[in-house]
Amino acid sequence: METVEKSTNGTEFVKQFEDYLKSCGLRLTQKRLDVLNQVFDYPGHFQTEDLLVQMRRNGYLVSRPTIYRTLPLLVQSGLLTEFIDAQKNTRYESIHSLREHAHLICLRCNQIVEFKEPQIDALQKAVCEAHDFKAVRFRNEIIGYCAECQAEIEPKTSGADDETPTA
Amino acid sequence: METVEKSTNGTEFVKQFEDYLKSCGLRLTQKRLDVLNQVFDYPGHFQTEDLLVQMRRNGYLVSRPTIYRTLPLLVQSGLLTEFIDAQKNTRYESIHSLREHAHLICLRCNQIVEFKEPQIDALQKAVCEAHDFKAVRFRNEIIGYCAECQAEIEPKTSGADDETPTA
DNA sequence: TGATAACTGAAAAAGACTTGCATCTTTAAA
DNA sequence: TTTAAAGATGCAAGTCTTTTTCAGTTATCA
Repeated sequence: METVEKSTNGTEFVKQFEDYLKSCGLRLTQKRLDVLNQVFDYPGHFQTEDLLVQMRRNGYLVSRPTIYRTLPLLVQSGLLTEFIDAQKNTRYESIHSLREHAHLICLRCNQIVEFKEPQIDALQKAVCEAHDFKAVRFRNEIIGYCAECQAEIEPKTSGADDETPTA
Repeated sequence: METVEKSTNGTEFVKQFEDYLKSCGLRLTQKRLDVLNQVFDYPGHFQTEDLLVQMRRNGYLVSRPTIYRTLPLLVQSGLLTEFIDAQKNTRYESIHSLREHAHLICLRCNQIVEFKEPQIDALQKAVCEAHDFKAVRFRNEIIGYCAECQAEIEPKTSGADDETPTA
């Protein structure tokens, strides 16, 4: 039995998670709390495996399947954001960082830069309304090369590298 | 040796693909042409496996690895668009349908609706410029429930209800 | 023509999840 | 408080998509 000291205990997040679980007839177990905890403790984006490593390092005993089973619950409960990176890996990020934002993902150094563009959010919402579509989440990613990497691959050959989709 | 009659032969697309390949020191082989051909022949979105099936059915002998190796080349050459659906499957679509568009993906019926929002495109480009980021492709997906499915799950509880379109 | 760089497919491997199942826990009823 | 039922968990095994290895084939060019 871990004694969880820092983290989310007693916060609105726990409440939100519990409410969601209850509404599904599921229970708020210690393991699930541990995962919630460590998710919010994680600095920035993470992949499932990253979280597993961090949890092991911090002394939590949670199996891989349990983490894999819990993260989607957190996503559904609205506490976690999920997105897919350029390598098709699922990445997560707890909502306490930013409510809605998108990502610039560098194909070369894998750096992920966040950006927020309220106008895009607004337009996406408008699209949903126009289609009578009820959004659960948005994916807005731009994949390409960051400034540094562009510089390093500068001496490119012919026009083949000028990819930027044209409007 | 197949006699390819309909398709892309001799079109600008072949030219574009060839140019790209050349710029990388690669060759425009018959297999690659076959793939290009069938990609443009495919109605709508497809997954790698779908294309393989279609090609086999149409009498093309191309191995899975070759298809897996060729599709990214087509994406890089700008002839194919790649995106990830709600189940994390990679889907493709040849550019002859729409230059730039995004997707509304229904979690329940898996229906994919396309939409085009030039303003979003413009904003994304602006973001790229602001970050000195060179985009290769954009992902713009809204995941949720289409109008029909919303109606069918109407008796909403606490939003917790139905989920996971069983794989 | 021959050397070199590419290409291809079969088989095996890798990687990221998922599932079956037996074993614990929790919940709520008796 | 005892228990049955519903859930939760971990291990091991399985799936599934995609990639790599490698040996044989083909195209290109000096």
